Amino acid sequence: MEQSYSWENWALDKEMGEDEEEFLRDILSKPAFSSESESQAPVVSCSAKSKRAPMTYILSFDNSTITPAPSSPPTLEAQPGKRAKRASHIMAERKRRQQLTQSFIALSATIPGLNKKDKSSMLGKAIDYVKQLQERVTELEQRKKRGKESMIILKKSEANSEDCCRANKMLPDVEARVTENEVLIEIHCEKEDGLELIKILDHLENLHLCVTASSVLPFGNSTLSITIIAQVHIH
Amino acid sequence: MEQSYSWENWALDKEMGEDEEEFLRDILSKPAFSSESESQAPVVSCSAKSKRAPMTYILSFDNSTITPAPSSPPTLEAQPGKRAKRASHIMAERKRRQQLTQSFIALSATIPGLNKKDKSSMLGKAIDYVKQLQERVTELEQRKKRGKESMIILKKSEANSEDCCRANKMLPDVEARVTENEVLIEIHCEKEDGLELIKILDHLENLHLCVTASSVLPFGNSTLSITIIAQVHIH
DNA sequence: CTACACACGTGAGAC
DNA sequence: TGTCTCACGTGTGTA
Repeated sequence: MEQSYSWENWALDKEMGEDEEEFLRDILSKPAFSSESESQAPVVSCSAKSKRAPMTYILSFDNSTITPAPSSPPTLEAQPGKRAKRASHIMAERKRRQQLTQSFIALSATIPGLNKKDKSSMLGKAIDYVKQLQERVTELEQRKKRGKESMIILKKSEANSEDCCRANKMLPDVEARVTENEVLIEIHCEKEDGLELIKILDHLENLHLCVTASSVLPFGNSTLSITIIAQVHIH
Repeated sequence: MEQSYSWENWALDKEMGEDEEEFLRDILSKPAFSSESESQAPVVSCSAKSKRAPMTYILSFDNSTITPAPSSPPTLEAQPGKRAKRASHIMAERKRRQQLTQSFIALSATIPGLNKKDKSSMLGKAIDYVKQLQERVTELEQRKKRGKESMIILKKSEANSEDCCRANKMLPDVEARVTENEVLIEIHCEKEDGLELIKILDHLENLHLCVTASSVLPFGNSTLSITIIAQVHIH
């Protein structure tokens, strides 16, 4: 039993070729991270493009590069092309890995409730956040759509002359006041194609209303305030 | 030169202990994915908790598990506790890895413009999407805030304006809507002395509002519909 | 002590 | 051809 020690550290006292050792020196000459990057603040200070890694990395690099490398291909000497290939491959993979972790910490910076955790949990929380965010966006956009549709619905209800009380709950986009022979209509709508007044006047003509005064005022960047006064024809 | 072959496949014809070979059989007995998981639909069919992996995996598993394992600790026999530890470690790491990729494809399912790409690009696109979504949400919420502020201002003007409440024979209506730098005011009042507009403009001047458009339309015999758009001064 | 998570090096495939 | 990405097994540190 001359091999009584455990096998985990088999590579420590294993003989290796001089060129292989030199190759490992070359690889180690540019470490993935600097030596003093332990126990930094893991939360902030990173906005999508920082070069440093603020998370508390395990940094088992200085050992892992030496020990687990399968330097055991026996009697591999020479082959410098292969060696350069291997080195570039190692460096490329190292770069890819560290820019992936960089993207992860950028994600943790953009998403508010995402502090230190595993990457899988970070992704899961990010997915939940995205879903909740799109849900909120669709809800708000539907509320905005309600405003637009209320005008059309109220015009239809005017044509049917049934319910005027439906749209006066949420947003008073259309208001109408009638006297015995006149009607005052106020409309707030989004500025769309510049044909809003023509459409409205066409509707009023179908309703046998004779327009006597009108005012179209722009409000904000995309809103119109339209006021129309028309005479009611009585047969 | 009895070692003329390349060193990459050094492990293929390397002798190994019988228990080690058996250990590799045990590891291989539960592969990471089933054998027929090649060329499935990579886009959909995954919503945050699916068990199968729909991406087209490279599946270089059956070779990689055999070849790069450092089976070269020479004459490692027995030590079943160590072997079980190693197997559980391998399985745990495998599970962790595959649930991380699962989270990645779940992310690609939740984010609309995210199809096949590298993981770093996926994360970058996800971050951009999240930022754009947050921006949209804040914009829409500010819109909603504007609506509520308009109602607040309306109630305040109703409470403070004794001018319009003085002649409350029918309904002296005042409505206001504000954006970030503009205000739209609509007033319905009785036609009294022909100085209504001057009074209102004087009030607005005291409020540091710069009128940019106005419309005064007669409605009926004794009613006015006044619409005013003014710029808000921000100090 | 067990379990978990991470970074590492490495071979294989895709473009 | 070379470059890029990926899954794998492994060592190591932390809870």
